[in-house]
Amino acid sequence: MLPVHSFTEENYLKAIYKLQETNAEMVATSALAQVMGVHAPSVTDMLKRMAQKKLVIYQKSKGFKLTEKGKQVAVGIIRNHRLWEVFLVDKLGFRWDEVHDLAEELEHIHSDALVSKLDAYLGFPRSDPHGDPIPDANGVLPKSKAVLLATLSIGEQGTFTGVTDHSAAFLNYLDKAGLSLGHIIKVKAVEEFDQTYTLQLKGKKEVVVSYKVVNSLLVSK
Amino acid sequence: MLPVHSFTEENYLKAIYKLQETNAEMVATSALAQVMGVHAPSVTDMLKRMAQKKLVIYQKSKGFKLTEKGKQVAVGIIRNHRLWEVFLVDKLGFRWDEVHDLAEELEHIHSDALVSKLDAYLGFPRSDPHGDPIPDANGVLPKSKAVLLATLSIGEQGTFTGVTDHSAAFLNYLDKAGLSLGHIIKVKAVEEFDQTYTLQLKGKKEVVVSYKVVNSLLVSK
DNA sequence: CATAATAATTAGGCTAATCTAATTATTATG
DNA sequence: CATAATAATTAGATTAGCCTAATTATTATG
Repeated sequence: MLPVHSFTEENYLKAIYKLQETNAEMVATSALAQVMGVHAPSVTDMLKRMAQKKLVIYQKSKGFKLTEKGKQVAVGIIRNHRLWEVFLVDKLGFRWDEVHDLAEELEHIHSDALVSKLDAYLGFPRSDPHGDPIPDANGVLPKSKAVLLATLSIGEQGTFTGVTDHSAAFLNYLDKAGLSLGHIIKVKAVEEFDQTYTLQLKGKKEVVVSYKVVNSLLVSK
Repeated sequence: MLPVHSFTEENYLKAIYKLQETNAEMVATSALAQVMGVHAPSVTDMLKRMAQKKLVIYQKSKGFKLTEKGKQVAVGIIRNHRLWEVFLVDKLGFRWDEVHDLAEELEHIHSDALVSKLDAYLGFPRSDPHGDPIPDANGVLPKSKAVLLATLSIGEQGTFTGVTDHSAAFLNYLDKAGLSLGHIIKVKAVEEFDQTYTLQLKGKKEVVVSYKVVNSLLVSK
C-alpha cells in the first residue's frame, strides 16, 4: 500500500508546492511558516521529519524544496481540492466564494477510486470554479498561458480565465462588479495618476477598477 | 461557534453510541477498547478527557455513557455518514459493499451547510444503501420496527429493509444470493437439525440460507 | 569588512492519543 | 466468604505538531 500522509504533512506539501511555483528557487522557512500559520521552529521541526520521509530536500539554513515524491503528493491533493470545488459549485449549488474551506477538508480523503469516480461524475472538468486548472490523474497540470490583466496595454483584450486572489471578499467584489469567468475584457483606459483601469466588458458595459483588481485577474489573449 | 471535536473524539462518541444502543446500560472500558481497536488504558485516558468536556458521564470502574451533548454529536456523525453513503452509491455508482470506509472519512467534514445541501441534492433520503435510517437535521432518528428475519415463523413474511452485518463479505453474499433491499421474503421452511432456512423471494425463487444469514437480515412485517 | 539586522536552528516544554507494565478494584466461584 | 479470575486504573514512555526563549547563521549596510 502507498504510505498515507497526515493532513498536516499534506498541507505542508501543498504550501511548499505553491511557494515553489511562484519562487522557482528554494523555499524559506519563514515563508512557509507564514502561509502555514505557524512559527518558524515548527517548520524546521516538520521539515526535518519530512526530509527523512524523502518528501522534501532540506538544506540546513538554506531552504528546501519538494522531491519528485513530494510533488506527486502535492499535485494529488490539488487535484482533489479542485474537483471537490467543482462538485460543491456545480452539483450542490454553493457560490464560488464559499467552497475553499470545505474543499480544504475534502481534499484529504484518500481514495483513488473516489477521485476518479468524482471526476467522471463531474464530466472531467479541466478547471475549477475559480479557473484554476485541474491536474489529470497522472499529476500533469496543463500549462496555462494566462497573464495578469495588469500586463495588458490599452486597447488589448483577453478572456477572463482565472484569479490569483481567492478570498471571498475579492470574489464577492467581482460578482458585484459583474465580472465573471469567461467574459471578454478589454482595457479601455489607464489613469496615470493612480493606475485605475477602465475596463470594457462584453455588451459594452464599462467598469472602473483599481490596480489591485487588475493585478489579481488572469486573462487569456 | 460550536466546539469542533477531533476525529478521534468523534469516533469514540459514535462507538459509544452504538454500544449503548444495543446495551442500554453503561458501556464497559473493555468493550469500547475492542471496537475502537485500542488497549484499555487508552480508553480510560480518553474517557477522562471527554468527561471533562461533558461529552460522557464517567464513573470510575463502573463504565460510562453519553451525555445529551455527546449523543447529539454522535447522531450528527451518523447522519453525515449515511448521507455520504447514499451519495457514493446513488451518484457515484459505488456498490453498497464499498462505501463504508469512505463514508468513515467523509463523515468528519464539519459543515452544516454542506450536509444540508447534500441532503437536498440526494432528495432527502430516509435510509442509507444498507437500509439504516438517516437521522434528520435535528438528530431525530426514526424508530424502526424492523425485526430479525430469524424471529419470523414458518409462513410469515416481511420486506427486507436492513442488515445488521455491514461487512463487504456479507453484502457480497447477499448480492450473489439475489437478496436485495425492498424484496418481500417469506419463510418457507426451517430445518430443525441445523436451523437452515428456506426462503421464498418475490417471483417464487427459493433460496436456502444459514441461520447466520437470517440472523443478520432485518425485515418489516 | 565589521557590525547590525534578519533569518534559522537548537533547547526545552506542552498536549492529544497512544502504548506496556504494574497495581487496584470488581466479580465469580469453590 | 476468601480467593482466583477478570476488568479497570495508574504510572511512566512515546510520537506528532506545536510553542517560547536562547543561540547561531546569513545577509545587508555604514
